[in-house]
Amino acid sequence: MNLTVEELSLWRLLQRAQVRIAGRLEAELVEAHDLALASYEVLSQLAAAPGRRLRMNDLADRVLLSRSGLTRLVDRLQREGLVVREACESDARGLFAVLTGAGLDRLKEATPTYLRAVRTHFLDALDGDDVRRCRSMLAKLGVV
Amino acid sequence: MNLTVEELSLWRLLQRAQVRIAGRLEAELVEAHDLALASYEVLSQLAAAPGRRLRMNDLADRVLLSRSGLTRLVDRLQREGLVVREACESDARGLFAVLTGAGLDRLKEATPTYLRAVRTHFLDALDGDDVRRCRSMLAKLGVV
DNA sequence: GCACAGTAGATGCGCGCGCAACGTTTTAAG
DNA sequence: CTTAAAACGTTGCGCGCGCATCTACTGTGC
Repeated sequence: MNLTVEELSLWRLLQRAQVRIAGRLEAELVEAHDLALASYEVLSQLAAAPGRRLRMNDLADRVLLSRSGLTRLVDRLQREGLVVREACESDARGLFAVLTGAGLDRLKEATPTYLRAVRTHFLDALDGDDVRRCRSMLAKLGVV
Repeated sequence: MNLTVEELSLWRLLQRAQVRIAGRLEAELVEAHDLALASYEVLSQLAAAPGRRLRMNDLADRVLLSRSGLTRLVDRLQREGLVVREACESDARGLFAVLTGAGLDRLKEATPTYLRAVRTHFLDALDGDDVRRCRSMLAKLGVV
């Protein structure tokens, strides 16, 4: 089966959209809260996790970062007091990244900005049907 | 208007899909042709442009890179002989990035890999309706 | 009990990128 | 013509990331 030009350009357009939206989210978060998008994602994932903690490994997967990348990012967040590392009792190799009170505060501060930006730059352009269709496409793509 | 959890997670899923697909394209291009995705995009854009040349500025926009980022990328491609810089007669500030014969060869070599990867990791999962719907969504998002 | 592969996370290293600043050229205003 | 402002591309700089490697620990098989 051959690719039409339509189909081919679709991937580039998607990439373009993703980069543009991510750039805007990042810009607004940095501007308003001096918080990088990746940092926001970490705080957000931790806040949603039971015990506000996640193994470094799990966390890395969720925020689309390599293990080493996450190590440094958590270093930085820990330096800012937003996160701490705690040993894992059941596995002495493992560490939890744990959200601190300050981290939760910072997250709560930034969340309205994040939500507004996602709405403004992404969801507002779509109707309910688009959202459903998009979800189904993402499911087909295996991102679950 | 409030965001449902469904809607909220949509953006993260989209990001996930984009990162995953781009990663696979890049991996296959590097593996088979020692060519980074960004480099492929540059060669591809140049090949499609009239005279196989594009102003640095235009090119930067098309490949989603900052001006300085493109400067370095073109440096590398030029070092490899895939691209050359040529002065712009009508505007002495401007430079063209021009695809060389070797660059075109390299592009032709890599293109089947690229197309196959885009098909395998993206388009194969979608039907014609998805493609149309996706295009319409991207249009709504203003990526045109 | 002891080796041995596998896993978790940290670290050395290099690379690609963006930002801010710069020199050059063009354009606009007076 | 003169001067100011904007545009084009490059460069210095620092940062965040991934890969490969390392150490420490786990668990499997004998």
